[in-house]
Amino acid sequence: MSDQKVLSGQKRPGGRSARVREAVRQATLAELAEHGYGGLTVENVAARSGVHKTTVYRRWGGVEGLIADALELAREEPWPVPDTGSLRGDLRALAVLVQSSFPDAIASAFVAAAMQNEAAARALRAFYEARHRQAAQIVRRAVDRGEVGPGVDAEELVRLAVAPVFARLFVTREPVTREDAIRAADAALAAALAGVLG
Amino acid sequence: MSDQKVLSGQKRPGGRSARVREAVRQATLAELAEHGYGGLTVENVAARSGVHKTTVYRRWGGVEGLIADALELAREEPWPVPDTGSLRGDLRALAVLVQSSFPDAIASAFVAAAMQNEAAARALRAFYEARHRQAAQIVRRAVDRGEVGPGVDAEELVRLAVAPVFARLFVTREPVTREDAIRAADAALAAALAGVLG
DNA sequence: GCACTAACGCAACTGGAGTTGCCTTTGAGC
DNA sequence: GCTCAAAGGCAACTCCAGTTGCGTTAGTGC
Repeated sequence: MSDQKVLSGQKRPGGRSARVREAVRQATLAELAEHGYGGLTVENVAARSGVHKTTVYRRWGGVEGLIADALELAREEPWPVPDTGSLRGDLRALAVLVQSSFPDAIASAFVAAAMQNEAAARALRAFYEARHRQAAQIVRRAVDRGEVGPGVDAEELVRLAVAPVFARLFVTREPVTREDAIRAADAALAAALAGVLG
Repeated sequence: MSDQKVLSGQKRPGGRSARVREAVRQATLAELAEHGYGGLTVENVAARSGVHKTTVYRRWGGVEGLIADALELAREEPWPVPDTGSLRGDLRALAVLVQSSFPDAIASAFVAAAMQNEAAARALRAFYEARHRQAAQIVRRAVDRGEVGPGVDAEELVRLAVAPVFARLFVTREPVTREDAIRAADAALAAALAGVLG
């Protein structure tokens, strides 16, 4: 069914195929932003991109593949890792970044997609792995400054700082304020200083 | 479209209507357990329950209504609030409970459903509000024992203890071990003892 | 126990997502 | 610049979720 191998191992990466892929990727993101994951259909993506729907079905295999491909695109994009000069400030900025960027329909569409199909789940996991790895430099800088001991698990601290925001946004569905995000970051820092993270 | 008012304000709660509702509720849970949210269709629920699909569409309005109704049912069910004798033990038990119960397809189906439609999201939020309120007694008991100060935000501490588990399970899609859950609980406790939660 | 109507069952219909067979275009290799 | 196969376009089809109009059943109230 799904033949996503084709997406990475193009036999003809040069001309039309590349253009088609780009058009479909952009159309997918636009559709996600407008209608969310539930409203994402191959037909709409095909119409918006100017690519025939048969082609989309053949190369992406359906909605699943579109999401996975768009996620791959998103992962490659750079993002600003906070650098405020202090660990507390960085963690707070990170948590607030997550809190404020997720009303964005695209981001939550990705999470919704991952709940429904395995390909999207794998892609999302890879996405966050990359993010966590990058965000860990916040902690490494703090270690260099002597703010925390070198034994602390950097990525774990990052996860801990943003986890409450994620849980509220996606699981318990509570509204999340900027203050909630800051408190989550502070709690994570307190736990790290208490030695819970190694 | 959706006419869920009918579900609570039955004109004929006595006989057939009640039986139909119960049959559909059970069928919905069974279908969710087997096929998850993505595989939940009105037709299958109708077939399994022995109720005609037209009836299901009219009373529940579609998949959305089925989910919301099933969630209401789940909320009413009692669950065992941990009571190990210490706050640390209770929080750990709580986090492990969440970690171990969520490979359960029904639970994650609810979360998936909430991502896609507003009715399910409202129902899920009410569900977790009830759970958090009940779990808060863990903290109140600890206050009585003098383990933490009376100023600590009880529900917030509960949320903090389970949030990393939720985030891993549903957002970043990482595998979650029992040790991860325990560490999350310990981190929340450390934050509370450090005075971050009020 | 009788009438009345809310609620359920039924079958036929609608619409759109996904599939298939065939033809046309395009770019890679020589 | 010519050839050839991979990739895209097209139209017609299937299939199934969701809808509608109408007939049937069974609680409720008297």
